[in-house]
Amino acid sequence: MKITTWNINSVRLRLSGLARIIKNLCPEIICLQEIKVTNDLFPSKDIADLGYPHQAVAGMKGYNGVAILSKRPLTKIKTREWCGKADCRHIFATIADKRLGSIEIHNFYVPAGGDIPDPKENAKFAHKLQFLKEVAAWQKGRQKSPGNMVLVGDLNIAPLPTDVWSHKQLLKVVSHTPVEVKALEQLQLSGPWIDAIRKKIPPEKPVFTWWSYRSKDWTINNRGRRLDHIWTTEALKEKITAVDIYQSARSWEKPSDHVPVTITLTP
DNA sequence: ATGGTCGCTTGGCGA
Repeated sequence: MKITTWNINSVRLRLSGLARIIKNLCPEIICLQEIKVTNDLFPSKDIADLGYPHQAVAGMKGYNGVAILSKRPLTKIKTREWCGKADCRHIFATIADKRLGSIEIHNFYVPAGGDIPDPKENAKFAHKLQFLKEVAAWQKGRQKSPGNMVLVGDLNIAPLPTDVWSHKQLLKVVSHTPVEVKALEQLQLSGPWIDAIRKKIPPEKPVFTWWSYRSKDWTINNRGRRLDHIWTTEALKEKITAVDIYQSARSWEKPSDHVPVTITLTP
């Protein structure tokens, strides 16, 4: 079973990219972030025609928004609000697989956090830290023995030194500051969750999933960050057989600034 | 040290 996560940065603008990903990877599940559209304007029909009739969507006008697309039925679809905001950053659902069993899939779009890495000066950064804290507390409290779960999304944090193009130069840049990395580690302990990407790609090796639009040619300096993640619970740990970072998607015409990230689970 | 570009929407915010 392949599960793909992609910050699509407007689902309506990038349907051809989505079709291309589907053609090349054919994942069972695709989790999208930043769909930037209300539920009623979500391109359900187009996506059903691409082979994903089962859709869980939490969208709003203009900003944020998450969706889970599936070839097979989704059950127990739920959305959750965090930090008292109805800003469409979390949706989850269950998919049944004969051999793997039921898997609960969480799709997150963590707040980016603004520019100043100080929660007292910057409300957006405070929101980001609070969001991570609330999700961790919730996850800790909800299940005594976590079963098959997968957590994916744009977590907007690059935790390892090799998750950014320059550890030293990004230590004070939001997405790689120690306080955020600690908050992400606390969230990871709440599953506890396994970093599926780093289970397959050694931590010594740089891995990026996002390259800023504010560069004429993203390939010249390769100044990327690994902001998009796939985690699993222990129960699925030994079933992670492959990961894929779809880096070439960054060079497509009208690209998202994020590229798709995929794991394969084998029973 | 600074500015650079997108998307949604039409002035300016968020990333």
